[in-house]
Amino acid sequence: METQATILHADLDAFYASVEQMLDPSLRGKPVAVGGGVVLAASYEAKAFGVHGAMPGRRARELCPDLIFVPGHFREYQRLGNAAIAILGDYTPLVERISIDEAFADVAGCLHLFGSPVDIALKVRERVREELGLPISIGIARTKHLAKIASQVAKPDGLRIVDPARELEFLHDLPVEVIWGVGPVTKAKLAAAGVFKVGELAQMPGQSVQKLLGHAVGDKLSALSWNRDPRAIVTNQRARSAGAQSALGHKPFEERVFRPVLRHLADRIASRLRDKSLSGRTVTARVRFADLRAVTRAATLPAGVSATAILADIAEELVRAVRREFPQERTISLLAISVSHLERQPALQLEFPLGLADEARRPGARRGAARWQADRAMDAVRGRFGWEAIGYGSVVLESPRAVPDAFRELAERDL
DNA sequence: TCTGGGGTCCTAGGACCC
DNA sequence: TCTGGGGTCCTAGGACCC
Repeated sequence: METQATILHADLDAFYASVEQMLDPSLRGKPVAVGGGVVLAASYEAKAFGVHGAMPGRRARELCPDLIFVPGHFREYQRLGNAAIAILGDYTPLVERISIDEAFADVAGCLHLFGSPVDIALKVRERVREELGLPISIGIARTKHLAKIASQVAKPDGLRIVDPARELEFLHDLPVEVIWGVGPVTKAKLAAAGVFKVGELAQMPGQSVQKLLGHAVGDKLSALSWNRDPRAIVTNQRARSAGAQSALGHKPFEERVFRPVLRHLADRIASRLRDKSLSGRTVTARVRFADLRAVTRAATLPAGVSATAILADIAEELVRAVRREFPQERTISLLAISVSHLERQPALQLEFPLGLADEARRPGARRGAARWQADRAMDAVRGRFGWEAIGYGSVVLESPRAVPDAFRELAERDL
């Protein structure tokens, strides 16, 4: 018996920009960009001029002089994204959300209740349009990967089903970059080998594909063409790491610059971890120099950390090591901290082993338990009065942040 | 005035153990 | 004393995604 096409991939179109056009009718049909210094999202009208996310605002204005910048309604994005995914959830419990505006759903178990997958997709599209005022595209296929490709093909504001008997036919003339995991670098490698379409890729011997792209991408491609693509929906993914970063423009690579920034980043990450009773054993610091080359340094500890001060100390030590290693680098453009190897935090932590070399233990440093309790007290104040109500004195940043905090929060994955 | 911020996964090499 | 192989953990860099 042939497997049916029951996997849906639903994807809100140009999500942030569409929300802005929904909220303010005078923006409809016009090129709109959310952001200012940098474009966070662009409407289809703006995309037609070549404007896209992560583009400097100045460049966007050059490409599209009539571009309308709006600051963004980030709380609305969260609410409307949740609402759209909830509509999918009205039809099946098997929903796998992969970002604020995108989710897979398997409707195999509810066809007797709601009709065919196409019936369900039509209903979802209609309801998202009626109830939320937003366009959403849906792809339907036998596997997640194919459904995802189908929704991309369906955009904007469309529906596309891939007949299981005609999958290769569907893929044949599509450009290779529709494949999940094929980005600019892989696309260029394939182009150099004379491969531009999925059909051409399918004709390449498996060995040459692996040699060119490595095992992971090679396996993915052969799974796709041999119809062994996984289709299981995973409803509750836990994050494997938590991080934060800050672009600095151009700043001297000096202690007085990086110390307060690292404390701020550590504060953000550690409070998120504590909120979920998590800690992490591996701390990674990343330093990007003026020319955008970046180096990372990591330390894995015998026990997890979730205290702000300890995380900040470790990150500082790693960044100092980078500075010692690259004495000729005088300017940095970005700092980042990431914590991985996440584990459940014991209810009461008596002491935090620092784990890094003894140099991390400065004379007079407070014990881990004391730091952790101070953090918990601060978390409680923030819970009542807001995040900005209290903080480490040294954490106050003099430079305005490039991106609103509300946007950063949107991007955070549930831990 | 060269590019945001939050993530995932893969690869390759080295240390270390059995 | 020399040699080999496999497994695991860790680090650094990089591609990719939204």
